[in-house]
Parts: sequence; C-alpha cells; structure tokens
Amino acid sequence: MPPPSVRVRFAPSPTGYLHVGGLRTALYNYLFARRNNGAFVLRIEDTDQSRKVEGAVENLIETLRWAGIEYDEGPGKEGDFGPYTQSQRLALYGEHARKLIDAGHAYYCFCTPERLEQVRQKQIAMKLPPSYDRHCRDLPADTVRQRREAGEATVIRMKVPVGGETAFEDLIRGKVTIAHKVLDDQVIVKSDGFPTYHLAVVVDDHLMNISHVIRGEEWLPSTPKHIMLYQYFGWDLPRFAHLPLLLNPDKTKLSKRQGDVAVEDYRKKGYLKEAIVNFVAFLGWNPGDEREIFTLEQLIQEFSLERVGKSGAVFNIEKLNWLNQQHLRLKADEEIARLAVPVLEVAGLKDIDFRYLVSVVKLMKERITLLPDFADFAGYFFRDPETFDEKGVKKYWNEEAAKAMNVLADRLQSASPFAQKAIEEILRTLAEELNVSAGKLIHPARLALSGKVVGPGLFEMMELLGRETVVRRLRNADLAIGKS
RNA sequence: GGCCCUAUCGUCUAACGGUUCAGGACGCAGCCCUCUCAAGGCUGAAAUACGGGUUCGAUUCCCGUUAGGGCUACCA
Repeated sequence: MPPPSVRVRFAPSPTGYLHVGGLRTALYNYLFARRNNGAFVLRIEDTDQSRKVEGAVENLIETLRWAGIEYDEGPGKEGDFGPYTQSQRLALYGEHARKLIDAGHAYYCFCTPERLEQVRQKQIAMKLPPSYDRHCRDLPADTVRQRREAGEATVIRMKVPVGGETAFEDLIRGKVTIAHKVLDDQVIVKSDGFPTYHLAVVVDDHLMNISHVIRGEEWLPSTPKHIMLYQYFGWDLPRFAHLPLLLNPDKTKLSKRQGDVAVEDYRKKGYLKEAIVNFVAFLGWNPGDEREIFTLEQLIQEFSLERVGKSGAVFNIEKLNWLNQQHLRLKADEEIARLAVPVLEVAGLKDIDFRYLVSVVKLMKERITLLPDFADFAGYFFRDPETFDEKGVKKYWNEEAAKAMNVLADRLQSASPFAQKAIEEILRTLAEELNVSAGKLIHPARLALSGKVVGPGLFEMMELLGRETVVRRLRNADLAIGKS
C-alpha cells in the first residue's frame, strides 16, 4: 500500500490580522507540505459570526502571499475539496451532526445560558471543577421532538463516555493521555445553527483529506474530543502535531500589550519577508547544525517535524534585527534599491534616479538594519543636509576647518577624474601641506557633506555625490552649520 | 481549583547515556582592522531549576518538588 499523500492545512479565524504565531503555524504547515510533495490548504474558520472582522480574510491572504507562503487550495483557489470557508459549508456540518444524533453519539440540549451559568456557579461554590451537568443527555425522544417543534432554542452536544480515557501519539510531544471524566459534553452545534470549532475542524479535516493536523499547543487538551468524533464517524485519524507557543519576553503568551504581534506591523516597519520567515522558522525548529541563515527554499529542503522543539519560545526582536541585516546583505543591490523606493518616498524623497540609488545602496547596505534606515542614514545622498550632528560640530568644526574646506573645494575642482583615488590624493596632499593629520580634514568634510559623523568612507561618498555637489556643500557648510 | 504540556547561558538553541573544561547564534564587554560608523576577525563573561532514583556512567531515562504556560465558552 502506498503511503497516504500528505495534505496539511492552515485554518485561521478571520478576526483581524495575521499573528506572528499564526505565521509560524502556517509556515510549518507549508514547509511540511512542500518537503513531502504534499498539498497546503488554506481554510477559513469563520464559524463565530460575532467575531467576524470585515476585510480580515483578504488581509490574511495578502500577508501570507507577501511572506511567500502560497497555498494550493483555498479561497480564490478552489480545489477538489471546497468550499474552503466554513460559513459556506453549513449544510455539511448539519448533516454530520444529525448522523451523530441518530447514532446516539450526540444529543439536543435545551439548557439556557442562564441555567448553565447557575450550574457553574454552584459547582464553583462547592469547589468542583465547572462542567456541564448533562441535564439534557438522556431526554426521551418524544420530549425532544415536542420541544424542538415548539421552536425552543437548542444546541447539539457530543456525548463523552463517562469512564475511560483517550490517548494519542503526538508527533511532537509523544503520548498524551486524557481521562474522559475531565471532558465536557462539548457543544458541537450552536443555537444559531453554526458548528463550533470542534465539529467543523473534524468534519473538514476528514472531508478535505487532511493527513497531518499541525496546529498550536492550545488545542492539545481538546484533541481527545476530536479523536472521539473521528471514532463516532468511523473515520481514520490524521496524525497530530502540536506546536509550542510563542512567548513575550516575560514568558507569557505572546500578546499585543508587549509589542507588535501582527505580521503586517513588522512589514510596515521595513522588515524583509526573508528575515521574518527565517526568524519564525527558528522559533522552535533548527536544522541540527550551526547554520542560521535560511531562505524559504532552503527551509523547505531541511524542515522536519522531528526537529521541532517542545517548549515555548520568546520572540526576541534583537535576533530578528540581526537576521534582517543578514538577509539584506544577501540581496542584490538592485533588489534592495527597488524595495527602498517606496520607503524613501514616504520620507519625501521622490523621483530618484534608479542607477544612482543602486550606487547609494552599495555604499549603505552593510550599515543599515531596516529599509527605513535608508531615509534616516542616507538622506544626504539625495538632498543637502539641513541639520548637522551637534557633537560633531563641536568636535570637528571651527574657523580653521571651514577655511580648509574651502581650500579643499578649490582643489577638488581639478580632480581628474572625480573619483576615489584622485580625491584621496588631493585631500592627503592638502593635509600634508597644512601639516595636519588626514583625519583633521576627513571628519569636518564628512560633517559638511552629510551632516553626520558616521557613514561610508569619505572618498567613495564624495565620488558618488559628484564634484558639483561636493564643492557646493563644502563651500556652504559654514553657513549651513551656522543656521542649523 | 482540576486536567494537560513544558523546563540547557538574559534570549533562540546543539547535545538523540560516555569523543563535553556543556557547542553555536543574538545581545553584552574587550581587542584588532580603520578617516567615522557599520561589516569582518579574535577574546571574554554567561546555562543543564531543585531533590531523589536507574546505571560503571546522566543535560540525556524514571519519580517527586518547584516554576512557567495552555485548556477548563453556544471563541477559535
């Protein structure tokens, strides 16, 4: 018998943005599918009408697309198992819920939220674990029919055996066992007719032929209920793999209060998708050796569930920054330049000559961490500096320096060609004549040209800026610094 | 409270009973390079939560304690 084909899914709820934890879950599913020549399905779990957010699905899809995670089947890409949005599959869930009722594995429950709350309060007061008291579990069939015909509100609950336990082999955690007595008779169809997660996930995973359920650890405790449902339906079980959670620096579950959790936040800040993907992949997984810089393609080649860890991982922004820097350096200058265009436009730097921008990128790319750094650290390549580093002015600028800059400007007029080597020679010769160290000219020159005390080598910077700009800025510097 | 999961440097992690003074990376500190800043190179500080077993030998296996997290909805 050939091994069953691998089919996995990412099944988010459209409640807003894509969480970085969600991105990692999606990524692991995607990597696993690609690695094993399987299919990666995107399914929208929108069974909670009250939490629906307008535009969330589009946002989710766009963010995944941006990250390079392409799904094989899903909304807008219908395969053989659609539709891929749960609110469009209601008939399916109803049909399956009825099967469970007919087989005696589920029952109608007429308990009101008020009664449920009373029961809960009583249990808490008696220091008992709160759970449904199974009040409607054994209602006579006639009673049920009458009450339903009378239009009484009802939910459907699954029957959990009173005794025994369910165990399963988690691909990441090994054997997990849960006693049935701690399990509730879970609601599987709500009074609005929508299924809860528990029913929908089982029905869809089966109908969509999902082979491996790779999801967050928060689902671990309810997995036995899902297994029970599979058994009630007489279906084969998928394999389960529960991923460790992503954590805040204080080790609590990653939350909005302690920083950005939306992938789009990082995107807006100018992080590269390559860095984000590489970073989240390594939160809980590693290749087993000392390599750390991975492209999506390389991750596909090496990913395996066996190497996924069990403990939660803190989202450490310092490492993300470093990875971003690393991926930036891996890119061609032209590509970085393309990415920088919109970023520079935001900073008011429009209509920049692309060839020139590429040259700027060449000089700057090892000096920046994020794309927006270009605007902050390299703005002077595109317009004359208006502000000058205060400490730098204090340290390097005085009457003497201003005078020297004018002389330097004069001499640079005759630099031929106006290139690094010739420029350096002129400057060093001048320093010798003035009997000062080269630094005495280099530092004020950098300040005059860029307004900064840090940056690329002075001579290459000059060459790129061009003779006209360099001479002008050197001559105007004293005035400009005075004004700033 | 109950149930489940987890536990190596500050952080991400390697080690799948013994080539280990516990390795790498980020961050931190110092040095080198150098016109500055980056980058790069070198060096350093920094961890097996605790207590019991099992074993000739435990980071590694078992039990307990502690700590953290998750779940305990007509949310996912």
